[in-house]
Amino acid sequence: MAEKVIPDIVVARLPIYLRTLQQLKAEGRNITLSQELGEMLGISAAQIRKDLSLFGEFGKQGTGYNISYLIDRLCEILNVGKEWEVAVIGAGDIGSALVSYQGFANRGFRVNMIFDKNPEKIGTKLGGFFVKNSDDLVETIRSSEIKIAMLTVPAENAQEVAEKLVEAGVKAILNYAPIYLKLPSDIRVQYIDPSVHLQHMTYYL
Amino acid sequence: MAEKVIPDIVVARLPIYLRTLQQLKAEGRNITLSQELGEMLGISAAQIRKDLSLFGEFGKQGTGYNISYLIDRLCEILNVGKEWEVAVIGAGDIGSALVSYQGFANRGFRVNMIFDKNPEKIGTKLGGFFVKNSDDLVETIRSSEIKIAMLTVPAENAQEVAEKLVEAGVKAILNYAPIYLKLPSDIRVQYIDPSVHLQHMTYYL
DNA sequence: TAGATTGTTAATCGATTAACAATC
DNA sequence: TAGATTGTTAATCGATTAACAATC
Repeated sequence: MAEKVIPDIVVARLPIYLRTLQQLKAEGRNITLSQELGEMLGISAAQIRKDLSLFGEFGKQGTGYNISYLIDRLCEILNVGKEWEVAVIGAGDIGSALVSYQGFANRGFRVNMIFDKNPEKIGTKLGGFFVKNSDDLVETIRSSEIKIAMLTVPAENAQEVAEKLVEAGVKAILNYAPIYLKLPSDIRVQYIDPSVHLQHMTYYL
Repeated sequence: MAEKVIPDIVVARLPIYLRTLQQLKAEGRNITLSQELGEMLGISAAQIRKDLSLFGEFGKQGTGYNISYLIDRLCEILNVGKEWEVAVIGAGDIGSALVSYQGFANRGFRVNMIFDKNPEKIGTKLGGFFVKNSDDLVETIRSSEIKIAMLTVPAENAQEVAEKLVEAGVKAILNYAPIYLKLPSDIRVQYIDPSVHLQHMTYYL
């Protein structure tokens, strides 16, 4: 049987659904409706039902969706049942914020180490971790379980460091450097560039 | 004559084109081709030409695009010819990183003030700014030129603070709080949630 | 059963691509 | 002029929506 291919744009919405369901659960709720979720997210109820139906039948006609059950299913689908260990590359302001960031708790991630190439930063303590030497990046990450990295080095070095991450076995990179990374097609990359997001909005102002 | 409506997904790509052109310019280049841009960005040349053609004829057949000229046109289109003053709300780790962030330079933005509600933080200095009291947010921003804010408060307070920003005349919000904001339809919002971006990738791992 | 909401179909809507005429 | 690349068209591809049958 051919595996159903899920559009990437649907995959992109699942974490939003999950986050919202966890929020409802934290409020003590047990059941929600596609309509309620839609209103909480500015998305049509039809789209939410269609997205979820690509993965299975998670709701009950006439009743809605059991929140805890749907959370469990989405965690399975997104592979966040366990916690992924994550490396931060670059111990600047963004890197520092990420090692201390509380928002990874219960979302499937835990920062595990941080690297920098600046000798003045190597060995200093940041958010509970000693900053490691970038020269040891490949070796250290390769001998760890880490498959995910967050890249916060300057744009000039980002491509080079990204290639070292791939060499070390990293499969997913959250890239804060303002540059497109050319990497093998099996490596996933997501981009965060505040200026790009802001310029997207100033178009309309 | 009816104004042509530009798809939002096209608008989203323009800042990426602009960033890449500025990179080429910094390397001393004068001319580029849709094909080259496409290769630098993992986007088809046809799409780049089509996107740009929605706004005018910026290239020259047989030659390509003049980089400086195209940069100027994109800055005009995206309204980043002048520098926008931006407020940061929340003086936690992310807010701190944003006030010191070097990546706004030459991209059309300058952080101008930062707010927090914690009395221990109010009045302390952060990245060259004294942290202001959130209680004064509406008044202070309303009497400024600020139309853009970056929101880095906890999810529980984000909706409430966002409404105060709207009251103060803010028209665009870059939201780092992990929650969807329900705001009037003329207010633009962009979302940055590292956990969401990471979960988007773990689906494929 | 009656009422309600999901799951799913088919139609609509929108975005991307390939191909080539226009033109520098 | 010959060669090259843009701008643009039309076809293809993909995503969203409305509507309703299925079913709890």
